[in-house]
Amino acid sequence: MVYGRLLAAYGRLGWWPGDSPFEVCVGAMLTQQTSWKNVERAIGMMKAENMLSPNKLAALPRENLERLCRPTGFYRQKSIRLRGFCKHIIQHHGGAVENMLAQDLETAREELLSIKGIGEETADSMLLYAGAHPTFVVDAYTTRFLGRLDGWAEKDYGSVQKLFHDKIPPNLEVYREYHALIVEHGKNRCTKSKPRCSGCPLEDMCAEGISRCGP
DNA sequence: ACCCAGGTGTTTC
DNA sequence: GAAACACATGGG
Repeated sequence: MVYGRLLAAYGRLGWWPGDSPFEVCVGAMLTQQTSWKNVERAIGMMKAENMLSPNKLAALPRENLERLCRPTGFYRQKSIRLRGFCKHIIQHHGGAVENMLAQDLETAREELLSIKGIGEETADSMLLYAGAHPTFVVDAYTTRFLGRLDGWAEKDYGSVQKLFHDKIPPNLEVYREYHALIVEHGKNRCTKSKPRCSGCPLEDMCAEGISRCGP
């Protein structure tokens, strides 16, 4: 059992950190192609300035919102898209992201995907960690992780997600923790600068062998 | 100096 | 449709 072995190796990670559904959503947008450390800085600034709400962020002048997004990179894009997300919440859900997420999974997912800057992974992250919907989050680590175990058959987002949905009964705790464990495990993989990983808990079931687990 | 990070949208063959 | 590109700061 892969999940059990990852859990035993890395422990419970308790994703996603955040004090409110909205904070989780902001984090989901800001962490795109960006380390979580940088996201913590940005969210820290937003909290320090008491700006962490759809109404406050949407009302901020462009320069100020860009300054708050700067640590996470792509800050011009992200500030525009974050503003668009906030405006959508204000316009369609009275400024409360909880209202959007309270809809059924498919409805909320479609709506999220219609917002510029929210793709499948970001939408599923919001649904799973902010909205308590049992949908599996697929990211670059997940695709690599699965590929390493099954011989690198190429799969798109939907087919990878379907595989997890078919294999694992929907359960919030498990879906949340499994995704976190895959990311944590993925960070530990081999790269060019680190050609060998150490103490991989899945070493014996890697399809291409431990020396070939890089990207 | 180089590579990587919890992607997404647009442009181009 | 796939593939290539732009977006940008911060850490190892």
